[in-house]
Amino acid sequence: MATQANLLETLRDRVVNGEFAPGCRLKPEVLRLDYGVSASTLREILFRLSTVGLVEFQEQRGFRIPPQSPKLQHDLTQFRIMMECEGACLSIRLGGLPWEARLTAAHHKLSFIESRVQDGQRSPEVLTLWTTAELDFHRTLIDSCGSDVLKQSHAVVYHRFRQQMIISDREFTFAPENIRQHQRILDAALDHDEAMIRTRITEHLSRNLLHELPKPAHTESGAA
Amino acid sequence: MATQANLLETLRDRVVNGEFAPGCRLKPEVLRLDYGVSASTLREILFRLSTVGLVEFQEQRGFRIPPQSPKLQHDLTQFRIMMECEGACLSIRLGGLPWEARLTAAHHKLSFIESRVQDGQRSPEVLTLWTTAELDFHRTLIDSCGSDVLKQSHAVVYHRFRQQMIISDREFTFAPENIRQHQRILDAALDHDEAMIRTRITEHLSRNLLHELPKPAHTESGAA
DNA sequence: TTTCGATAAAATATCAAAATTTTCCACAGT
DNA sequence: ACTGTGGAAAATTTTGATATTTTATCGAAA
Repeated sequence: MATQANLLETLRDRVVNGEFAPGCRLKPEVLRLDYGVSASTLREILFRLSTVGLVEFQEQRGFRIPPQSPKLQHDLTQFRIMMECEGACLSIRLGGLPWEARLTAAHHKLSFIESRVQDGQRSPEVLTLWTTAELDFHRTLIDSCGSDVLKQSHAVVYHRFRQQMIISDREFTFAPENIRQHQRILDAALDHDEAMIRTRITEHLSRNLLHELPKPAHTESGAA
Repeated sequence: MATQANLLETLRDRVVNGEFAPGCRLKPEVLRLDYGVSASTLREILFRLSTVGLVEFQEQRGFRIPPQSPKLQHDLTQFRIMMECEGACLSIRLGGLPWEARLTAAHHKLSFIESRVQDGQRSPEVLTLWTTAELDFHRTLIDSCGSDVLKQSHAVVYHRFRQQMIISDREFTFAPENIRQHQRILDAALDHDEAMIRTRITEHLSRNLLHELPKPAHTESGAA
């Protein structure tokens, strides 16, 4: 049994999957009972989660689940749009056939699960499967971008994003239009159409924005 | 005296500013002597630095300074280009006069210090001043983008970037063309010319790339 | 009734030492 | 000379205990 990397992942999953209420305090002395480790060990892990924003830390007053925040949701969405657009376009240029195959496979799995959800299957198990498959699809989308930094950052932001979604939307982070949108993103990828994939990724994520993004504004170059 | 947030910043600065050789081990038992705290406290701080990539952590074998890596440098640069272009354009749209004033001020300070460096003043103190002013200029550039997530991520990546630069380029992260490039970025910002500022930010950071970035490729939309 | 302050309870931060794991080196066997 | 085993030394991880700070409680004064 591993007590380090494992525990980090376990607790991270609990934290992103909304097991604790927003604003809820996370006391090492309490959590230790779930795993049979000491409070100090848990403190270390909570610190690690806090530096990536999945847990809030305040000096002398411990750790908390971040509160629900529409503004933060908006920011996270905007950032995801930026990273996934960029990452997907780079993947189109660099990924080649192997990437297209992986993306198709990821979409196939996701698609299968989404149809079950669509049919009304909303058990926690199915929802978990969906979450995993959705992450895997979006991760594959940017997987061949060639930048480890981009992929790491995306992973962090994706987790924070899902945490906020689950907080605000208890049990119902799934929207039916997702099915079609995922399909259309896949199609654009297989067509190597970068402008199109940007449009569709943006469209897919936009429903989590508070307001329209400030538009590119295409300034005519050459002012005084 | 604060021993928590302060110590984190202090150690972060040491780690970023290349005080330890790349690959160098960071033993809590040794570092504790510098600050008169216990090993556990330092361990917590090192964990925090490790989750943002400024320190490497491996299970059962402690902490190290990340090794020098041209590929990582490239990735960090690419990511900075993406974030600063996006952040600067958003700032142009949202920042207004107050932002322009702050950016002008930040550039003025930076410019003053850069001319001293240009004149041959390369004492550690001046270099530190330059580092601070350079960060401040680039931070101000994206400061009015409206997204806290973008700003936080930029801060992290900027620190990792500088760490890599200092590692690879001991004492000489300053290039004379910087002066002109910073000026041209400021000009584009004051002109509200988004296309231009993208070009100039990219140009400014490009010398740290391993190779050209894959070009936008402007796919003609509408394939089969 | 409200406000303030002292005290008690709870929680956090820090520490030093025990327990575990890895690393290193000598030495025997092939 | 090379390989593999044994065990001692070093380093990491975990723990439980102590010190400090915050929070809650209660009673007295306004």
